[in-house]
Amino acid sequence: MPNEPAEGSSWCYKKLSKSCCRLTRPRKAILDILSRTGEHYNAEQIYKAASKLSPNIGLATIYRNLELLVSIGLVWKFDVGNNKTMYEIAECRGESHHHHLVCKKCNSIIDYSGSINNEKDFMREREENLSKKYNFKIENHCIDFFGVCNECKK
Amino acid sequence: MPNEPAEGSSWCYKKLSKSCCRLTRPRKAILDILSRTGEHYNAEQIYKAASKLSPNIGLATIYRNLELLVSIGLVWKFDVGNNKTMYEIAECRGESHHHHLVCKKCNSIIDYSGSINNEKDFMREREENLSKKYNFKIENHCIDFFGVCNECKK
DNA sequence: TTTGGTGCAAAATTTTTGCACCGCG
DNA sequence: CGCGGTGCAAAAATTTTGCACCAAA
Repeated sequence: MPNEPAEGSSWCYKKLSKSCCRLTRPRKAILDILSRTGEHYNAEQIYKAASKLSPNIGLATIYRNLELLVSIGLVWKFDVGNNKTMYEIAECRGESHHHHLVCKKCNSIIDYSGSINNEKDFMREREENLSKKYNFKIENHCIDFFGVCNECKK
Repeated sequence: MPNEPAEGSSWCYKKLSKSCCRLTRPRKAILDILSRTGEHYNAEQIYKAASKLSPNIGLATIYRNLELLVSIGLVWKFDVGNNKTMYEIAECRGESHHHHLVCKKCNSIIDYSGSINNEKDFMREREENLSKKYNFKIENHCIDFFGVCNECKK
């Protein structure tokens, strides 16, 4: 079974078909890779990993599908300033991430759970305020902290 | 006087010389452009505007200097997912921005002041928490909200 | 069966690098 | 006047597009 779905990918499949998108081998591969750990990857990394699950897959297909998955809200796209577009699954075990500690020295990224303390409540209230003030429909947010990681401080 | 400094650029000049970087015509141009409005621009936009202040300037010089200015903390670099790296002045009139409402439809970006409500205090506390928890020296942060702007909702 | 989706290759975009020359401190 | 900085051009890296063929529903 070379393409066994990762735990938690199945609801993605459902959302995909709801959006009238076919569940193809490349899409399965991409979703499984991103769901497996909930971590962020760039297109090249996904391409390499996907090649194992879906041989002869093209890099263009990766880009096209990532864009698609982003547009239907299954995948989150971000960039922390080193010109590498990163992708991560929108929700992993009911928890959305998109909160990062980014090291300016080594470019490493630490995901931290947004549930810490009262951040969730704060952001929800914040979103309500801004929505009204700017007449803007807010669907998502990200928070990035930049600095120097433990390793690089040494 | 084809290269008159924008109001508020002068302290940038000082920081530049403190960092042992020469105050050259291209650097002046870049800082003045970014300081003028405090808005974000991509490299191409800065290049075009800078060409007026510093004729024959090269795009490579723009990139090299933006990278330099980012590294010494005068300029802030970010990307909101459309593969266009954006740059904005780190501080404008004592206020740092880096808080954006990003429209997924038209890619427009609204800067909003981070001083609204209690956001500043909240973020400061948040930074302290995370610094300790992850042993990470936090120097800066950004918050982006994604959704649909007023225009695109129509 | 019938579109939507794919792989491949070529093109477009964005960013970086090499190098001789210039000019700021 | 020496070295940091520049402009130019060429290269590298990343992303998008065109098109014939394939395969999910």
